[in-house]
Amino acid sequence: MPELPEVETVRRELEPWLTGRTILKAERVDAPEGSKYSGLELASGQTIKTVNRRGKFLLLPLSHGDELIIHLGMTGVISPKDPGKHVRVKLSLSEGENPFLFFQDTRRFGRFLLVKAGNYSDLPTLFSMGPEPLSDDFNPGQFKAALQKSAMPIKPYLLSQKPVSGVGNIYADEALWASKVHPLTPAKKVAKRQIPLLVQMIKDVLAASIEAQGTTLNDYRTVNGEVGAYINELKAYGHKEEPCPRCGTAISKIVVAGRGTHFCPKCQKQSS
DNA sequence: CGAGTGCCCTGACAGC
DNA sequence: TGCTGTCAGGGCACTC
Repeated sequence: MPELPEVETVRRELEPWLTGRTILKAERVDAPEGSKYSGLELASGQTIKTVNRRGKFLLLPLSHGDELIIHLGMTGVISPKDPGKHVRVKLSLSEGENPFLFFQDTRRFGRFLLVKAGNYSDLPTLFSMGPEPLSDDFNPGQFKAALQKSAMPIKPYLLSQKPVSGVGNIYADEALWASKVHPLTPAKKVAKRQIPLLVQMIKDVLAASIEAQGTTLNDYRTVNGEVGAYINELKAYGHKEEPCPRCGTAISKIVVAGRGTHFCPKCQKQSS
């Protein structure tokens, strides 16, 4: 499932490919008209200025004042080759290498739409998104203030994208494991001494995963069709009933706010 | 307005 | 073999 490291990996491949290319034609393929693809056709004739990323969203400012927004959802894959099945969007590009871009999205959770540049009012999560985790804007002082605002358990609060952007289910479990914070700890009750550690572990886990081109469980692929190798580095996620790498206790799996949640019941004590 | 719930969607897989 | 049921979850509409 694409989270920040996966989306950043894709962004790094898209940037040299798409920057300066003109979209000759933008079309929906096997995708209904609707808010997930709104205004897409209006990208036709516009030139891609660059490829940015905010949280899990790809942002492509265009020459005529619009911005193409791509979210990979759960199963979104961008490729220069026609994957044959579940293609939702096809872009035809101006002359150069790889003249077509295919957006494949098996489960249709993704988006590929156009807005006025910088106008994210129709995308509430992007609109009120927390700081980029790998920037200096995400630091213990800022994070402490953000945690004070919520009594939600820390895990779903991280998934809300509000205290920090880009963290999804896998990396939330990994960062909480690494910093020994129980996923059900109310955000405002995370121990003060653990806050700088949690900040650092979020940064470390995401940076290490970018190095490995992300985590492939099933569907995620890089633009070049490669899998993400970070799956081999996961300590808690997907390791139900296996020994905790730190203390040997069996990893627990519970459901928190509808999401599978893995943690070590011995290492990760709930603050009170 | 913050918080909680359920929905979208399809493929993989378990069980019979 | 083939059917049915369950699970996976990011973002958002909806509710209180």
